Amino acid sequence: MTANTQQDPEQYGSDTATPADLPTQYAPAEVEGKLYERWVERGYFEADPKSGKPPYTIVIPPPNVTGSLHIGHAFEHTLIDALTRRKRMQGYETLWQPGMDHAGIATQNVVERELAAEGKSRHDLGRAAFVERVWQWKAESGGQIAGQMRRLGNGVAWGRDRFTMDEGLSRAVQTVFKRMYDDELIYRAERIINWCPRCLTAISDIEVDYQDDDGELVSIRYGEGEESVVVATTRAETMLGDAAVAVHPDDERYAHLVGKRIKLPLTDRSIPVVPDAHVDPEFGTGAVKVTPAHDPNDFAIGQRHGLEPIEVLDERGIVTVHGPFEGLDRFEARSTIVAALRAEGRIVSEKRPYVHSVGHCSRCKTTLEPRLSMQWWVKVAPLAKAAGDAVRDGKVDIHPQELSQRYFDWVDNLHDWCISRQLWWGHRIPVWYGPGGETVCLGPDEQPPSGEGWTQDSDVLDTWFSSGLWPFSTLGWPEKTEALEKFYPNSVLVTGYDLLFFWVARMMMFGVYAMDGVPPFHTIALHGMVRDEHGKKMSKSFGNTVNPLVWMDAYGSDAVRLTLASGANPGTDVPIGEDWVKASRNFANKVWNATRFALMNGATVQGPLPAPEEMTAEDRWILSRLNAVITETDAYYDDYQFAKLSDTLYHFAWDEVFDWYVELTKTTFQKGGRPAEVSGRVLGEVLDVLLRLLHPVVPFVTETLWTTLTGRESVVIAAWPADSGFRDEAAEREIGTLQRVITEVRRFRADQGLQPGQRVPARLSLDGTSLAAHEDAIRALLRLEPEGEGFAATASLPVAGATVALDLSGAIDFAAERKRLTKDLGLAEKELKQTTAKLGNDGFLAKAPDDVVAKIRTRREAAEADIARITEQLAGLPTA
RNA sequence: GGGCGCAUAGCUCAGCGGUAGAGCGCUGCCCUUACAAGGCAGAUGUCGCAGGUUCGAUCCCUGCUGCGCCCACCA
Repeated sequence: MTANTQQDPEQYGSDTATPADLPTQYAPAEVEGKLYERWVERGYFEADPKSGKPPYTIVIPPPNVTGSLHIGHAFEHTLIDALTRRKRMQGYETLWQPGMDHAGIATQNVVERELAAEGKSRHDLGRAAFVERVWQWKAESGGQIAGQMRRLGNGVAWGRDRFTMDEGLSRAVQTVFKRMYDDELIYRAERIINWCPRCLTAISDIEVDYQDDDGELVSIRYGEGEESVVVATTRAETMLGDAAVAVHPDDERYAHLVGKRIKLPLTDRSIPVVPDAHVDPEFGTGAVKVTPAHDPNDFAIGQRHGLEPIEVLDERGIVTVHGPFEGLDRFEARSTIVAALRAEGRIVSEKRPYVHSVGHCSRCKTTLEPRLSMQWWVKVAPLAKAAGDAVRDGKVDIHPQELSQRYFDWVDNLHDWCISRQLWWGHRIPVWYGPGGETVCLGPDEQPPSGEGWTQDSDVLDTWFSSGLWPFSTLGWPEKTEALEKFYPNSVLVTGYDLLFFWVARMMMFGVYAMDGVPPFHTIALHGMVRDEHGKKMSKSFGNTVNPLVWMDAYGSDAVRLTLASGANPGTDVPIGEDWVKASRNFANKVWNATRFALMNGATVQGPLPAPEEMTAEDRWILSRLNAVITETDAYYDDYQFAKLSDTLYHFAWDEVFDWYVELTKTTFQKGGRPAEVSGRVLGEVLDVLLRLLHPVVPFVTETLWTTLTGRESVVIAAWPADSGFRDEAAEREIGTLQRVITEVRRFRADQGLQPGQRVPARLSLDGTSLAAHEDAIRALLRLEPEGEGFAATASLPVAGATVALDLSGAIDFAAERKRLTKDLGLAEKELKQTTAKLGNDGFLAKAPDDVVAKIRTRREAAEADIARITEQLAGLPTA
């Protein structure tokens, strides 16, 4: 067995830099930018479709070109970058596909707000000029986003950068649209849709945000005398469009009215009373006003009873009915109409506060208006079935698995998807209408029939239509490109759980449809949302949002990345605060200084690793631990446990390598000779591997240190460490004992009030403890002088078979020592009592595993020994 | 109304049948020539409440309370 952990046996170069190249503090700002540009120039991040290596593909969830990136993007990018960097090191042909999303309605709104500030509207510019203006905005925003991604260190294939509205992706959109149109999966129909009176467009069901709003429920009497009925509503203005009153078919209270017509107040119309099972007789009066043109349920009732929808509001929510209310905004109309009804004595119970959930536009928060409208739809059922089955059949894994239930609930209950938007920024619907009412759908490169009078549909597609094609459109589809062949399906999709429906489900549907049933990824890894340091949701209105650039400037990109990765437990939200970023920066600095120290002491990666027989126990111990950590790290990576892997590496590096191994080797280095050479090589090895393990998460500091340490080109293309299988349990036990001895004596010293630097004469009895070889290290770490003339032990500490006798006659505080020993005695007695009780428990002995029983036996023996020892010490202590 | 999840140290969170853990914060001592962005040592918890299973429960089961998220509906 060998302790060599190198995956590739190639020798390192000899031009190892000197520690003089490294300043005493890590200054991220000075290295990060240069390193990134170098990586890009060398083409490390580009993906070669012709490569013989196995592919590893992740497409970026394309950021919206609505401005700049927020901390949530930095989080997502950190995870993706770490995954791809590791796979690249593992020898995969990795593609992190970059790109951005035109984000139809969101971006159009941003530019419209800009125009509004100039006192203009998009109509002042006209469609072509407005779209041109949005392209300008896109260039600006896109540049900012790309800059932020570079700062963060994202290893994306810039050579393959795409945009949802670039030529190729637009062809993909048109190709899919045409194919689905021909397959009758896309159709046009008039339905009640969610209409935003501010954005002036239809939106789909999932773009509706429901909020509880304070409303008022008013009860209104329709009809006269015997033939009257009371209905309740929060939207009195819609009564102008009422087409019926509905009651439950079995409701005897209204049986006499069914089939009759009653007078609609404030109008000269009368409306029928219809029986409909949708009505809940228990709710309110059991009678419902029916407004088919302005309510989805009412529309359904209307269809069942052949009622004509009566539109009373226009696209801006203004009343269009001739009469006293014409021209009023919907909210003005509501109060005005209630007042008018009251004047006529129609309000039978005063309006009362009523909290109910109301749909708002997810983009501009305006209260939505259900509206009857002609729109384009995707027939979702067959696609959703296939998308659901892909997960059910195990072709695609959703991680964490709990979220797959949500996915199924959604794809199994989908309504058809409204894909047309009355916007200007987006992919125009490729349908043309002829002068004689003809309709043709065009594929790419097809022209509308010649002749006068052909016009293209003025609507654009929902932005999620194009992003739904992202996993293959970015690879050149519909062309049969080499990239498509190599990199589809994608290996993993990394995105937030908030996009499960908006984006993930759509990609699944389009993927299985367009790519012959092959779903777009093997694994869907869903992460949570970044929250503030108190776990609160970040929002602009709350003022707790974070610009990642600010922290990157202050603490470095690595610090931001490490903080984000450390918080990433699968599927759960990630709190982040500045103090944590600082702590990560401290870690980067610690790694920096440890490496600096190592280089100053002759740590090297030159030559083969010495044989274990030549090594000290601490050498073998740290290599044993190192290999165990490699395996642990791999397991966490494969399970997307970023917090766990970050934590593991953080503690291994800081606690074990820096605080113990480096400290223990100091004495070896001081003495020099062959043991120092061996430890220098081991330390070089440990750092080499550790830096490679850390690189995917903290790429910059590791690159600087690793290239200095090894003299090689770049850790980006270094081999990912492999567990050599080297383990040395004896060494691990030995060093564990050593640590106990040192900690115990340190505690004693601290309890005695000794200054850390104060040197104390001591006699060490280490025979038979395996610690004999560590005497020098023990003395160095504990500041113990050799026992000189007149040595008189005043304290004797037996630890793990060893005894450390100290002459504290110059410094000791006997009263404090007595107090400490008394306390220890109490603890030991308690321990003895507990363990004795446990071992006297037959049930425990019968069922507990052997190792647990053995552990408790050992504990009892230790407690007995402690009691004896402490009692003896107390007895021997001079009374002050 | 349906579904999912959470309640552990002051804060943010791991752990999940066998003496409670981390980071930050806190206390004390130290500029011990890699690092004060550091070192060493230390304190802090009825593991939400009530039952149950078990030799043993923070961990499993049931109920309760509080909180969060998703979906649907709300005249």
